[in-house]
Amino acid sequence: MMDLHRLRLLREVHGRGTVHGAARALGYSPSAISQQLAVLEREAGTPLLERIGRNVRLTAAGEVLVRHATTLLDGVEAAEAELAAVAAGRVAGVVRIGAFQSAFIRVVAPAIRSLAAAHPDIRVEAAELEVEQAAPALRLQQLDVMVGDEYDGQPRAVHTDLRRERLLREHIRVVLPEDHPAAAAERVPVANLADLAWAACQPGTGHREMHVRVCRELGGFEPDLRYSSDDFLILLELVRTTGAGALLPDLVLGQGAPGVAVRLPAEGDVGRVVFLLTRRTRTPAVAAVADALKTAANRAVPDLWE
Amino acid sequence: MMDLHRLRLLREVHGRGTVHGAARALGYSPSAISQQLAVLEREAGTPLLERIGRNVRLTAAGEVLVRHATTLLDGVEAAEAELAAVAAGRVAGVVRIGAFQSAFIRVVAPAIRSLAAAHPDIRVEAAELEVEQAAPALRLQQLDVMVGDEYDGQPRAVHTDLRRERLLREHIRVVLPEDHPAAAAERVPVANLADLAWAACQPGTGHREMHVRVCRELGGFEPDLRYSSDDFLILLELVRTTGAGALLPDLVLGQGAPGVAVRLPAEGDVGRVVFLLTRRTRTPAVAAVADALKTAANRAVPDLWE
DNA sequence: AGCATCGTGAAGCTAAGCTGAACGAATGAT
DNA sequence: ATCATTCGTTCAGCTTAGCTTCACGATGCT
Repeated sequence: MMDLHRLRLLREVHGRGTVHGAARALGYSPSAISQQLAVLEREAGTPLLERIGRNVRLTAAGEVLVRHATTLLDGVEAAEAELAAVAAGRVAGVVRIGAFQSAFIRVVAPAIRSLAAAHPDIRVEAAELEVEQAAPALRLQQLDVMVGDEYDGQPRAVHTDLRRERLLREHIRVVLPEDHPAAAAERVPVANLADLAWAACQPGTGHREMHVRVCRELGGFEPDLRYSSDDFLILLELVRTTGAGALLPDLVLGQGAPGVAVRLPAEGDVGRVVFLLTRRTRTPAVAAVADALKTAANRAVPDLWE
Repeated sequence: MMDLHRLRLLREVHGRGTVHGAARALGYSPSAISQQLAVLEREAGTPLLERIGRNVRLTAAGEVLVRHATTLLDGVEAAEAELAAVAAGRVAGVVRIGAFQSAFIRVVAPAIRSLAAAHPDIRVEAAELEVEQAAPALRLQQLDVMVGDEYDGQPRAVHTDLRRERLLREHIRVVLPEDHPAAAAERVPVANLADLAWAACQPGTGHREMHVRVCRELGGFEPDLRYSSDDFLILLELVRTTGAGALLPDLVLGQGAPGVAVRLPAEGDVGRVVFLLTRRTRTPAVAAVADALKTAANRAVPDLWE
């Protein structure tokens, strides 16, 4: 099996361009380097260096190997750093989080902030991502934590080798232009909104499906879905500017949405559950991130937590 | 520096749960394993194993280390595989491509197909991505090739440490409902389309900017931008179903778009350049992918290639 | 031409890393 | 309860990987 020490020598020779330079930098004699590289070439079964004048240069195979060498050596460094942190009793590691937009802003971002203070040795990487893409990525170790959502009555299938934990449940609100007549009341009968133009997510999404279901079951009409975007903030903007209505969860509305009226539907309660997904076996770092997400979720909608 | 060989022993012990088992599996005496693990613990500065009954189990630190060990050992395996392929005169490696939607379908997908035949040792990973996100990802080695676009008159800044190569130039077409009166002529005067509702990408995107510019400069009017989506296929669908118009590049239209009329603007020529971005130093594998993308781009719009 | 500097090979030494035997601890059978 | 078995660890001893030193031929600068 390939030896890391030899790879380190190869990398040094690549970086300095000369065997003597590498030897000086690493505190060896040039002969030692030369011998080790000869062994490496024998193992590789192909020349890695070529003499160019009185110096050496890497061959194509050498370049390939040195590229892998740097990633491997970086990996060793990361391993040592994490090990040192763990040995000192701290929780460490790299954790990759995926989340949909509104959870990203209201839950993940605050969680990252508090994690930076509580667990400085955890490196958090986060990306906006849809739930559908998450399961394979989780299983392939490309992702460690996914924050997903699920509307009442539209449960998502979860693979048994993944662990699911509920973060919060929020209410779906009717968002209307401020001057809409129905906005006068505290709770708005959905049935009164049959003539409204609506903004919702693209067809095929959970939100769109929820929207249609709410209009049918609570309002008894087929909604005029005129504007589509998967970006909730754009939907909100569409309400403000075009006079359309929207059905948006609390997380999107945050502390308050200026320029629009936010009401609860009069006929019933529709909600959305936000949950997190991890692999069954959690490293301490992943567990710490999951905890941070839970407390951040609590703070995001404290009045809605049941 | 941490030694891979010792890590391999640790992983084996973790997998089998017993020192003897690991020794048998690897062809060593139990004593050898025990001694090496003792050295590893001394290097780590913390216990990695704990005796549990007459067996051993990894401590938390041991788990951390074994997790890194597996990724490192996998990396070594990948290095050896690529090296073997390169030594045999073939081009190998992992290449990650990013591309925007239409290029993804018309250029990247065919290129992947031909690469699978020409260079079976190249593993291509591809993701839909916007150009703006590409530059940092390229520099961080998270991405190897990006396929981006640029509308005439709206050049994109490119960092000097990245290499840019032109793939193709395509024309922007006026896409109308089939029954629209202006669709009768071969070339459509944009000025005649002032009353049309339009579908375009979200504000802030290059496409949106191009759309407004074309209407102003060629047509002399301010467009009624009624529908927005960053998904070109949705824009096309909006034309088909809502009777709106759109300005779409050739790649989106592909071989032909049923149910809509595709025309050139009468007043002038507007185009979009599709290019690829890589780091300045290309590995052979990246070079091969770049070549494949170029030929695929040629085939995608042969009549438009200048 | 002369000299410094390069990479490499041979000889020799140190220590890393293996084996095998011996030992205490834990488990299961009798 | 007791004995045999199996576990992990330790110690002595040996092999060899990997280092240094020295020597040599090749290359480039002055």
